[in-house]
Order: sequence, then C-alpha cells, then structure tokens
Amino acid sequence: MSIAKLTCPIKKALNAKRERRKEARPGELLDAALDLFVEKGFAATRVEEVAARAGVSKGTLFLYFQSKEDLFKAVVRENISGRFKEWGEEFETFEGSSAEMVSYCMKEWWERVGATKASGITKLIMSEATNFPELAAFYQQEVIQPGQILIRRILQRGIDRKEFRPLDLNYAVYSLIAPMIYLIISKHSAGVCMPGDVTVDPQKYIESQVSVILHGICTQPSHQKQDKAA
Amino acid sequence: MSIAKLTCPIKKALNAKRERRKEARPGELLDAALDLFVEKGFAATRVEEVAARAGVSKGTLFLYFQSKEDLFKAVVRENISGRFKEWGEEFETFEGSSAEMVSYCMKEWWERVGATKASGITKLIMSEATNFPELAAFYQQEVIQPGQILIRRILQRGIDRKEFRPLDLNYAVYSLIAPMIYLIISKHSAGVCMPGDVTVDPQKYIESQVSVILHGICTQPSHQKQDKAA
DNA sequence: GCTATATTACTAACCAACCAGTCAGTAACT
DNA sequence: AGTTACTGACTGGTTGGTTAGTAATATAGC
Repeated sequence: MSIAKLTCPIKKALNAKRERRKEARPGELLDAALDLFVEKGFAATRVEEVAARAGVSKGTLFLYFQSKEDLFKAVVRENISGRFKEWGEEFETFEGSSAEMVSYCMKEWWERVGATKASGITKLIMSEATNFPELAAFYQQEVIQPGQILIRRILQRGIDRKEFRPLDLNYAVYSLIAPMIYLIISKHSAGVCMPGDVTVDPQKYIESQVSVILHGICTQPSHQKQDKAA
Repeated sequence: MSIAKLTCPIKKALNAKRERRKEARPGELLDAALDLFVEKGFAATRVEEVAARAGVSKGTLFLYFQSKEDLFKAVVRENISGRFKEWGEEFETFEGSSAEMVSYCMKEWWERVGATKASGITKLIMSEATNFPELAAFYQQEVIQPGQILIRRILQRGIDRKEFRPLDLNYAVYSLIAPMIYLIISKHSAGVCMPGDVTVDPQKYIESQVSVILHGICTQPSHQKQDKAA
C-alpha cells in the first residue's frame, strides 16, 4: 500500500550517504542515550532523538535494542555496573586509618562517579523509580546494594579497629550516603537545591561534610587529623 | 458540526446528577492534584485524572486553573508556602540550647513536613526541575530560599553562643539539609534508596543523623547531651 | 575487472495510543 | 427567561514501536 510515498527521490542529497557499520552502532547509540537520559530523564527522552544523535534512524535503534527500557538497562550496565569489583579490591589493600579511608573514598567517589555523567543516572532513578518500577528494581540490585555493602565494610573496619565509636550500621551508612546523593541531586537539578547566588564548590562541600562526619563518628580527635591542606 | 454526537441521551443514568458547587471545586481539585502529583510526578500526571478524582470533567478544571503549571503552583502555595512565618516565630521564642534546637527542628520537621504528602512535592521538584525550569524557579524562590535562611539562623545562633565550633555556613547548612532531603527521596522512591529487607525507621534515622551531626559541630560534648530517652 | 545475484544494515512512512487545552452546547440554579 | 457552572467531543500535536521497502556490501560467475 502507498508505494509511491515510500521513497522521496528528491531528498536531502547532501550527507545522505547511508553507511553500514554494524559494529559501531550499539556503542554510539549507548553514548547518545546516556547523554539524553541524563539531560532529560527517562520518560522525557525520545528514542527518535537518541537515534538522531547517534546518526541513525529510529528504526535502526530498535534493531539493536528491543525497547526503550532495554536501551536504558544497557546504558546502566555499560556505565555503572562492574565498577564495584575494582572498588572492593581497593578496599582490601588500603593502608591508612579508617578516617583517612572515609575521606579518601568520598573524594575519589566524587571524581570517578559524582562529577561524571554516570551520576545523572542515579538521579534519574531516584526521580522516576515510582513510574518505572522495573527499572528501579534493576538499579537497586545492580548498583545500590553493592554500594551499600561497600560502605558498611568501611564503617565496620573503623569500628573493629576502635577508630570509630560503636554505630548502628543500618543507620550510620546514611551519614555517608545522604550527603553524596544530595550533591548529585543538586548537580542535576538546575540549582533548585543550592541557590545560584552562593556558588557551592563540590570539593569544599565534601570536605565540610567529611569533617562533620568524622568529628561525629571518631572515638578520638586524633583519629581524624588527616589532610588539613587541600 | 456533528450535532448528533454531542449528547448521549442514554448516558449513565445513575449518579449522573450534575452539581454546581463553585466554592468547593478549587479546593477539591487542589486536593486531588496534590495526591496525583505526589504519586506520579508532574509530567506523568494527567489533568483529566485530576479532574476525575475531584469528581468533575477536564473542562471544569481549566475553568478554575489556566494551565497544568498554574494548577501546580496553586498546590505549592496551598500546601507549603506560608509555613515559614510560623517557623520563624518558633525560632525567636525557643529557649533551650542550640543542640536541642537542632534536634527539635529536625524531628518536628519530619512530623510536620517530611512525613506528610507535602514532602512529595519537594521530591517532585528535584526530579523534574530540569524539564520544567519555570516551576523550579518558582519553588526555589517560594520554598528553598526561606528554608535555607532559617537553617542558617539556627547554626549562627549556636556559633554566636559558642555552642557550635566556627563553621562555614555556606557549606554547613547542607549537613542538616542533605539527610532530610535524602529521607524524603527515599520515602518517595519505592525503596530504591533504602533496601527493602532492612526496614529503616525515619525517627531512628533522624536520631542517628542528629547524633553524628551534633558530635560533629558542637564545641563540647556537654552541649549535646540532650534527650537520650526517645 | 565487470556484471549479476544474494544478503542484510538501514530507512522512513505508518499506526495506535496518548494528552493539554478549547468550545459549542447543556442543565442547574436564580 | 436569563445567567452561568459544567460537560465531553474535538483539535492539534506527540511518541513508542512496526514494517515494507531501499541501498550498501559481499560473493559468484565470466
């Protein structure tokens, strides 16, 4: 039906070269999807726009990913999952005090995750969890749980060594998590969290948080006398 | 055009009584809108569903509110703005130590705001700020700024009285704000933030946070020796 | 090297469903 | 008989996903 319409012989003659690059397409689509998901969220991102940014048509996208949700999961796997193995290993080999460890982890986390596009995915999940429960469950299992386990191990180490006072880990983990998540939300919420007239520097923010937390959980002040110069 | 279709004489004869209640409509619509905005977010909420829950047709909603955004702003004004006057007055008349004040404020905030539907609006704004910049600006001005100012005053009071050590207020405010916002996000994110297998009690969460924070900012332990029994 | 044929990566028109906002028309009040 | 609160069909626009059809490449035969 409607054969005549199917091809537009006039067309944009320039750059209309149709390329075949089966290998490169998935990666390019994932890059484009990450950008757009972070920028606009899951629901508000149009698959056609993802395809356009990757330089292909919408049809091609559905050739490589079964659905929009499938595309999203692939983005998560590509950009976030799999980092925890590396972090766990770093935990094992860390040499300093537990206070130094907390400080180191929070600063490194910012550099390696918080400051990157990947953090936008975390914010997206918090935002749209209720509307897309399947994605939420996926992320919970793939990212949140491993992350919490790692943080518990750090605190447990400090308690075992008597560097931190006894803490209920079920709640104390959030003393580290909450400020980090808040920083992410701030970064991706167009200045709603932090007023634009007072510029907040992430590094200083983290230093301030770490300082309060360490004062709050260490047994002796001496334990947290690390880096004053930063 | 198409006059015949315009009325269906058969119709659902039962409960099809058309009522005229000009006074009650706006309030009922605002209640319904609050529920649905909190439950599904701004973009995902359908104005027709809001109207249906309020027991009127979509057309009636647009009789009372110019647009969906206008409806949202009305919800914010109805449920959140205007509380700060009352809070400011409480600040003036508070008698205890600043540590007690911090503890009192955070617990009261949970009861009066965090635990109510109103907190869903805060989460919604964080989530959709980038997609609806006008709403974000509105909320920033109407809610966030007054809130931050109040928190600064509390911390400044502690510093002035030498109960808290000297703090850079531009960053220290977030030691109080971040855990509260994180609690809100958790509450409205279908268990993504806090794993379902470990039940987290908001009261205990706040106690834990307050404990760490006060250990972290007080000059002497004696200053924060308030309520052990809770 | 050149043409014919087969394969498949890719495209874009299309569909069905959805939705904010409008307005001609209806019925409940005065 | 007039006023107006209220309705619901309609418009114009959007979007996830499908599929018939197109063109770039590979291979074979000469």
